[in-house]
Amino acid sequence: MAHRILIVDDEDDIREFIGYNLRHEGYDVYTAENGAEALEIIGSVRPHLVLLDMMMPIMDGRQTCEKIRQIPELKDTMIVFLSAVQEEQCQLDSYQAGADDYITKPVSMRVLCSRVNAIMKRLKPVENLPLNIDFDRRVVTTPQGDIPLPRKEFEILQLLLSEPGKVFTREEIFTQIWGGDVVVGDRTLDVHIRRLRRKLGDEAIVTHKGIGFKILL
Amino acid sequence: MAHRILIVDDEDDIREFIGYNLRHEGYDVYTAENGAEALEIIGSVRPHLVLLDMMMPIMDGRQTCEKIRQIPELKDTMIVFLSAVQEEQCQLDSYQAGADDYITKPVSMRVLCSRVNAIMKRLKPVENLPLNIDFDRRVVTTPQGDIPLPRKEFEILQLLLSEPGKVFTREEIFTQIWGGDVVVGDRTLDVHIRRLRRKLGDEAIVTHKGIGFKILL
DNA sequence: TCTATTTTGTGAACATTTCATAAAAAATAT
DNA sequence: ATATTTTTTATGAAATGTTCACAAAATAGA
Repeated sequence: MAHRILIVDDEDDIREFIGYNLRHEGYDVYTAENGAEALEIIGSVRPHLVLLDMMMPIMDGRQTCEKIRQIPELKDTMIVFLSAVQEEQCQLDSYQAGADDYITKPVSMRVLCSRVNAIMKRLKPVENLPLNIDFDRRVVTTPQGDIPLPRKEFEILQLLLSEPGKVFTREEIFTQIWGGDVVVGDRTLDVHIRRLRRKLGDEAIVTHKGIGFKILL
Repeated sequence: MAHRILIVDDEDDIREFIGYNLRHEGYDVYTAENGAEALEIIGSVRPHLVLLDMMMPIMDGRQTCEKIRQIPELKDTMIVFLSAVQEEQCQLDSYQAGADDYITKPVSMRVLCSRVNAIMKRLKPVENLPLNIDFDRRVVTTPQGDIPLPRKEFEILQLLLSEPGKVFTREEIFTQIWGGDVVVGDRTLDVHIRRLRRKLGDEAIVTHKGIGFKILL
């Protein structure tokens, strides 16, 4: 799943142009015409990055930024200003208001994209399932907290989670986890599934009789 | 404990001036005259941010950046270019080389500081770790006093600490510390971990059976 | 519908792998 | 030469992985 970007600018052309290019880079792009509209949709969109034009009617970039920064759930949202104003004071004010970056116009699209990419690469990959695997820390992250898993359980969950919703046949699981040559009893998998369910909740993994298992979407 | 910044610039005045101001902002500042020197000390300093001048003798900013990016333990290090070159291509190349930001000179000190602060506020706070490492003196500082660490122990701790919370596989540790070709017994690592635990307390390092170890966040 | 058959769920026992630890030997540094 | 550091080895402990026996549930066949 892609990172979400909200472009806030009162000029249609610019929104479209930047939007087109950022979509091309693989982002989910949302747009707003002004600060007020941005604040309306930002709660539901929950963008990872907001590209905020400085000069806007009704509510300017700085005010919008301050409003966004007052929303605790959005504290990790990156806010980048786009501004034609080179003045030092304007930049300082923007950072004061909680900006993460300040880009002076005019700027080439390629540079803008590079910059956005540079910011995005530092963000955590997007999560959407209630269940998520942290490969580095080797734990499953859930709303309730982190659960460490032994190797086999981790591998099985990792497989199921590689395509959430897809039913993996028992055979598929055996060859993927144990390898084609290793032979283990046919109840072994059930025991591992059982232990996973103990830790993740019974609903997390669904059985398809005669076929295999899948992780709930 | 403060975030560490490494300033790399061949002009003494600039290093001093920027360094003075960033220290004033509360950072631990280290300096290097050129890319080669930067690469020498970067392993022991392990800065959170590198301010890299573009134009330098011997090794320019871009080359230095690429070298740094080849060091796995430093992948979370932010690299910011300082350059008098406004050319688009130069910026794009820098991002290509792994830069996180590109600041064109001249830039006012206050803007530079704001920008550095904006970057730093997104990093994990450093003071959360129960351990404080003095990379220069190769000791662990605790309320009870300093604990010097022998080379192997220090290197292992340094690796684990490069990404606190991440589980490093035994293999990963072996290749990083001993190198891919050296072969040592499989209990050796455990002994070093044991000695580290003796010195740092048992809770500091967590075992993931079948996988490896991680340092507690 | 009722029963037979297949498939899955489950806990406990068992087997295996992996790790912790001390002690001692080997290698390095001082 | 002596102290320090690193590696090896042996052993017990613990976590993990597997099997098994049987229960429960779903499916198929009459």
